[in-house]
Amino acid sequence: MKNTDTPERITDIPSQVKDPDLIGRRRRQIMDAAVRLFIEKGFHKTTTREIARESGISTGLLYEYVSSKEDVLYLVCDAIHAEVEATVAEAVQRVSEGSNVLAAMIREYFLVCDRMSDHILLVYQETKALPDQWRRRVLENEVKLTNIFVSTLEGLARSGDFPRLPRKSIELIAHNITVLGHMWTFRRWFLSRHYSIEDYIKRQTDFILGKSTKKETQ
Amino acid sequence: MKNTDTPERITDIPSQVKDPDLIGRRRRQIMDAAVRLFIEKGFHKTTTREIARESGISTGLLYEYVSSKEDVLYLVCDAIHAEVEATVAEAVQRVSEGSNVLAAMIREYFLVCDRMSDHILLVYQETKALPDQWRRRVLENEVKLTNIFVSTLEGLARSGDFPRLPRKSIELIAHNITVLGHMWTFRRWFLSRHYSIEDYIKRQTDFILGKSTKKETQ
DNA sequence: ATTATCTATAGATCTATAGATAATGC
DNA sequence: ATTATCTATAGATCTATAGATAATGC
Repeated sequence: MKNTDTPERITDIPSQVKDPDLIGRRRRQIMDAAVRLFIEKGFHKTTTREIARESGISTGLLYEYVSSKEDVLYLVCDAIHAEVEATVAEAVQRVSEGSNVLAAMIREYFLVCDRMSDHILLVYQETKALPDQWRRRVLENEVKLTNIFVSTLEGLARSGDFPRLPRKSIELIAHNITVLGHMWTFRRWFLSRHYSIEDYIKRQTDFILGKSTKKETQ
Repeated sequence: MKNTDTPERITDIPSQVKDPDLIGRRRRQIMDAAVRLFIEKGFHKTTTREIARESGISTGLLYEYVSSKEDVLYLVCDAIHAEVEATVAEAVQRVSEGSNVLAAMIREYFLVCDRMSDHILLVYQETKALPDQWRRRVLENEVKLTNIFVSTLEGLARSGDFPRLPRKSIELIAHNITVLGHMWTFRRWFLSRHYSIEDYIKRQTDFILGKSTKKETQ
């Protein structure tokens, strides 16, 4: 993950420690260590001892900042989502002036997926291990990301740069774009042998825009 | 899973027990129990004791038929794949005579995904827990399934029912079809609130065929 | 005699906490 | 005095196996 100095998000995870600034720094240490371990060995095979050691703190102290191992996973998933969403939101802004907005947006998003491949894959694989309430939040984050694409597509439809489809079709296409980005993360072991990320982006953009499959004269 | 009486596939998992028929029956018991538990609680939170108990055998006996808990997971993943692939292969045959072959094939495949939702999701979530060699096999199974779609698309391209695209684009579209089926399984919690499976199939078919996104007059 | 099965547990963890110690700020 | 930190471990598992028993087939 980028070492962004994002202001602390609200996480609802209580800490025994009072100093909010310290909480922020320690939790970042913990997340940085944990994300590495989780990617390498998976959540269940990573021990709390390892997380503490890799964070440079004692096991005891770890439990002053979180109340369970699942807390750590939630912190990690939430931070990953925040970074993806922030990057995409920024890219949507930046790109919304040019021509071919949709293609540009797809490109930016897919590049984020490429850069954060391991992290996105981690969320896919370990969300199930979260306690109910947090799993639901992580899943809702996926919807939030998708909704960014929904808005963009609707904007384009209004300005005539995208077909005026029923709301439900637009929504589904937004989901498709999201998931085709994720596909690069969970089929990467295969796809990257045959496609560069730029090649992937190009072909998928054609697919999404219907350029490849629609018969020439209907 | 369907209680198919498929002949025993070769699995390379050794057993202390000699009678091949008995191995087949016991392993089916084990897989049926394990798949339920894994879906409910996940692989890591399921204990070998529980698998044995649910299978109606003792913990000791379990280890006469597999040599580790991971073996059970592999058996399960392999059986799930076999069933999906068999169903799809059968459907491709059955459907290849009619008109609109591609749409029919997508429909059949998506219906399998709907029916085996939990199982397919399980494979997604737990593949990482497998020992290297077996994980690779499970991943290659995903490619095998995709290749069924590649063949179909190439057949259609030859007969003029599908655009003659470069091999690489065809391959990628096959991956897309596979993954958009899987998307129904891992976003089901959201999608099924808004789309029936038939509605999903219809809209996704239009999307894949480029009917929704391609501008009317290019 | 051989094969299949069960019972009981060794051995190896791992999470989370209690209680002791060090650092900080009034 | 209060807050942050560490050390050491209680308590609770869980996997895999050793050794005893039951069933089977010559």
